[in-house]
Amino acid sequence: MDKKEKLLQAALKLFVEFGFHNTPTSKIALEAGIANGTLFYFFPTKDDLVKALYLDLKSQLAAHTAETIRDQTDLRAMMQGYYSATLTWALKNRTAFRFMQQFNSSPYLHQLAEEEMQKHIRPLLSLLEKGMHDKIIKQMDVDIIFTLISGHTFSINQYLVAKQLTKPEQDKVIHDTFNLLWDMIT
Amino acid sequence: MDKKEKLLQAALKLFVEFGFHNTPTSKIALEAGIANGTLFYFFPTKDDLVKALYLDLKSQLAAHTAETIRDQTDLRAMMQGYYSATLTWALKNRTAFRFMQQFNSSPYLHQLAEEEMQKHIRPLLSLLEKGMHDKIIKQMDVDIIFTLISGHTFSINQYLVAKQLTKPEQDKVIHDTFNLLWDMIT
DNA sequence: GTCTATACACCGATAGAC
DNA sequence: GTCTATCGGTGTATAGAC
Repeated sequence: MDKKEKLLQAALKLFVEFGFHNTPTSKIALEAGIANGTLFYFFPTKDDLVKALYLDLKSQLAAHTAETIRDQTDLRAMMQGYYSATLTWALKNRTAFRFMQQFNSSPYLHQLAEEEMQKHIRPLLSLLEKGMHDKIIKQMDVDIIFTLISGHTFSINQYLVAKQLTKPEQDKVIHDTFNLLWDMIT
Repeated sequence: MDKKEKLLQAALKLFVEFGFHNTPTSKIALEAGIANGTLFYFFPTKDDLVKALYLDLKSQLAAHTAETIRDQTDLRAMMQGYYSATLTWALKNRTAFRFMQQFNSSPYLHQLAEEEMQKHIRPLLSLLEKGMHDKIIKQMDVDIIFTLISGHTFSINQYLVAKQLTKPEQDKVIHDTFNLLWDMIT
């Protein structure tokens, strides 16, 4: 693993534990086993590091969901793939998901270009539009449907993280709550 | 308005714009029209100010929802009251709601006593348990139902804030999405 | 590319007068 | 209670050697 990767990993761990602030760059470098000044060779400012980390994790998640639904053609199966892929990724990468939440509701978010924000949600939006056109999904503003799905996913993740469930129990929750969601939007 | 109130208000405004960090106490005092040192007379530390602000806003919201559903007896009407009261409060107090989101997904949250966290959600939880006992609400873990309601409310707020809707349009969205929610949990 | 050493600005908190 | 003045600690970022 190269030093850049090490820095991102160290930053993630510390940011989630202490917050963006209360995490000096010196601690990040220390945790990564890298000299203080070297951090600024890879990331010109601390803000750049924070944003790079966010974008990196977002790409990882997107890659994982895309991979999961690759072979699906049916809309319901695709949506379910999206849903469970997101949740299993979130469970496997809890600190990553927590960091993304934290970032999402911070003023940092507005520092990112609109384009970079849209890039990863575009596929899901297209899926919804198609489903609506085919009269499978309720005829509502597609943004409402989208926001409902996000909120649902987000909150079930909170639940799964809070409870200590076995893998089969987790799968059952994911399965059952997807049905609730699907019934709501169709 | 007393100085303490002025400080809370100034802090709210600046925290939402710049984040907890990137908002020095000096700026807060300046915005409140109060001397730097005086801030520490009211709040021993900056953290105390942050936490006090959160608790204060949470109480305001709770008071508003409680007031709204006071005369309701029917479960559905009470739930709808809760839902729309929360959303209208959030729309009227956007910065307040944004701050609470920010706080909720920050490490600060863990510094608050469990008791203080539970205090305001207890009434809603009781309502749900009663509804489940009366077989109105689906027989699931009550925490799932609760988290679903929170997530739903949260995400519809995001939607309402993002879109620029007229009051009647807002009311329609709130009405329609409550029906979706209610159908999902009953 | 990576390190050490350090500049220097900034901020939370205190002291003490009124 | 409120102000002014200030200190000590800390953190981002740079300089410069290797």
